[in-house]
Amino acid sequence: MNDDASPAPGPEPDAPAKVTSGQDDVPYRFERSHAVGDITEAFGGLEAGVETDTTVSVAGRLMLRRDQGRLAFGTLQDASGRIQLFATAASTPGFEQFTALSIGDWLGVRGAVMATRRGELSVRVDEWVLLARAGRPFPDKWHGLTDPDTRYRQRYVDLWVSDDARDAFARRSQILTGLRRRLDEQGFVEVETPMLHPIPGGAAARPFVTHHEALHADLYLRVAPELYLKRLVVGGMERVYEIGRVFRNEGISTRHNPEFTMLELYWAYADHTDIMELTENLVAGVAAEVCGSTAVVYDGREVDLAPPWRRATMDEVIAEHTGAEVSLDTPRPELAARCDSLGIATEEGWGAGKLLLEIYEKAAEPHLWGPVFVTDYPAEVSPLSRRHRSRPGYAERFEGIVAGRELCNAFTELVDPVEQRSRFEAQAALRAAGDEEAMLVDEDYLRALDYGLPPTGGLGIGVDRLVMLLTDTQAIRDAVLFPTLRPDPSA
RNA sequence: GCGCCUCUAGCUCAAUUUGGCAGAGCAACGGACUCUUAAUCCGCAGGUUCUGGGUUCGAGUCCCAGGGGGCGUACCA
Repeated sequence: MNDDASPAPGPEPDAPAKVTSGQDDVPYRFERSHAVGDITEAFGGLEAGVETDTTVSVAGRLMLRRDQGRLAFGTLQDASGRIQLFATAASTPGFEQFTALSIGDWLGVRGAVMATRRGELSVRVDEWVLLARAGRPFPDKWHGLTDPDTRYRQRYVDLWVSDDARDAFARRSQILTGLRRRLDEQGFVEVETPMLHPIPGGAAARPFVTHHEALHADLYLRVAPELYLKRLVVGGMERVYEIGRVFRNEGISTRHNPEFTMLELYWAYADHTDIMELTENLVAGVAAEVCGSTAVVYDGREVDLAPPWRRATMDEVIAEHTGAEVSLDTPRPELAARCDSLGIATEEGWGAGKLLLEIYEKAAEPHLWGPVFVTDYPAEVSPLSRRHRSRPGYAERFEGIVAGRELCNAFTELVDPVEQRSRFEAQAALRAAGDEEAMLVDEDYLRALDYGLPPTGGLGIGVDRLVMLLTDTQAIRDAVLFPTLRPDPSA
C-alpha cells in the first residue's frame, strides 16, 4: 500500500461528528464458515419455526434492521446474497448494542440456521462482532441511489445498494472468463504487450501523451495493441490474443469511455472468413453461457446471436437502406453528389473510399440491427488490412453490427511491407494535412513485416460493448466500474 | 467542442399562472414493542436550496457568469 503517503490523514472535515472513534478497534480477521448463498442454497426449504443444529459463521453488511422490542431482525448481505439475522434479548449477547447498529455496519455473526415462524430463513445471532463501522449514512433503503454522478463517483456505495450494478459486474467477469477460456481452448495464447508506445498505431485515434523522465522521451498510451500482436505472429506465435485497456483521447458518451477494454486476436494461416466464424461462435458461446441463450434482449428488442450471422457487403447494405447503387466504381463526383443529397458533409480531399464509407456510416449503419457482418470496406480507409483478393479497391475487412452497434472490426491482415509502407505514408500525409487521428510510419513494424508475416486474420472486439450487450445496459458507464469523469472539484 | 435539460436535508423527492416564513418519507437521534420483511407507533432534530454576482420591499423560484451531472450532436470502439 501507500507507505510513503505523507501527512497522517486527519479527521475528515465533513465526517459526521458522531463518528469519533475511527475504525481501528475491530478484529483483524474473522473466520467465516459459509457464504450467505451457501446457506440459502442448503437450507432453502427449511420449514417455518424449525431451528437446526447447524451452526454457521457469516459476515457481511447490515442492510436493514427491524427492531421488535426484545427481539430484532436484520438483513445481512455479503457478496453471495442476503439472509435474515434473528436476535433476541434472551439469546443474543450484547443485544442492546446489536439493536444500536447502524445500517451499513459490517458484522461477523455466529449462530444456528433456523426459520422464523413466518418461514424466513435466518441465522440466529448467538455471537456477533462488529467488523467495520459505517460512519456515513447509507442511501435510502428503498429508493437507493439514483443520482448518476454519485453512483459512478462512489461506486462502493452503488454496489451495495444496487442489485443491477452488482449483477452487471458479476456478469462482466463471467464474460471475460468465458472469452479467455474459449480462446485458450482453441490454442490461442494470451499475451501482454506495451501500453506505452513510442509511436501510436494500430487504429485511427488521437492518443494520450505522457512523458518518461529518464528516457527524456514522450510516450503515448496505446490506442490499440495491433501492431505489437502482429509482431508476435512474425515471431512465431501463431495464435495470440490480448485483452486489455486501450486509451483514446476522444469524446465521452454513452458508448465511449476514454479507456476501454479491447480483445484483439491474430490467427496465422487464417483469413477474414475464418475470423467471421470464430467471432460468431465466440460471441454466441459466451452469450449462451452467461445469459442462458443466444437470443438476448437488448433495449427491449431481441437479437439472436446464434451462428451463422448474415454476411453483406457494404455496397449491398447501402443499396438496401438508401436505394443507392454505388460502389468504388462509381465516379467520385457522383459519390459526392450522393453525399450531398443524403445531407452528409464532405471534404475536398476525400477519396471515393472515404465517401463510400461516409454514406455507409451515416445513411445505412444506423438502420442495422444485426447480427450482421458488413464486409468489403474500401482499402483507402483500411490502412492495415489486405487488399480484397477479387475486388479491386476494396479490403478484406468487416465489422460486426450487433444490436445496432459496432461490436468488432476485423480483417485479413496486410502482410506486404512495401504496400504497408505506402499505406502508412498515405496516412502520414493525411496527418500532415491536419488529421490528428491518422497513423504514423512505424519503421520497426515495417521491418517486422519484412521478416515475413504469414497470412493472418485479425479481430478486435470492444469488450465493454459486448458487456453492454449481454447485460442489457444502455450506457458504457454501467459496464465499467469506474468510468472516466471530470475530476471532482470538491475532492 | 456545440445545443438542450438538470442541481433543494445523508438518500429519494415536494415547495401554485416570474416571487411571500424551505417541507415530506427514509436514514440519524430519544422512546414503545417477542416473528418482522421498506416492520409499525410516539417524539426530536436536521439546510451556504451547487457557487458568485444582479433585479426586487422580498429569490429555491427571475437574469448574468462559473462549476458538476444527464441527454443529443461531432469524433470514434
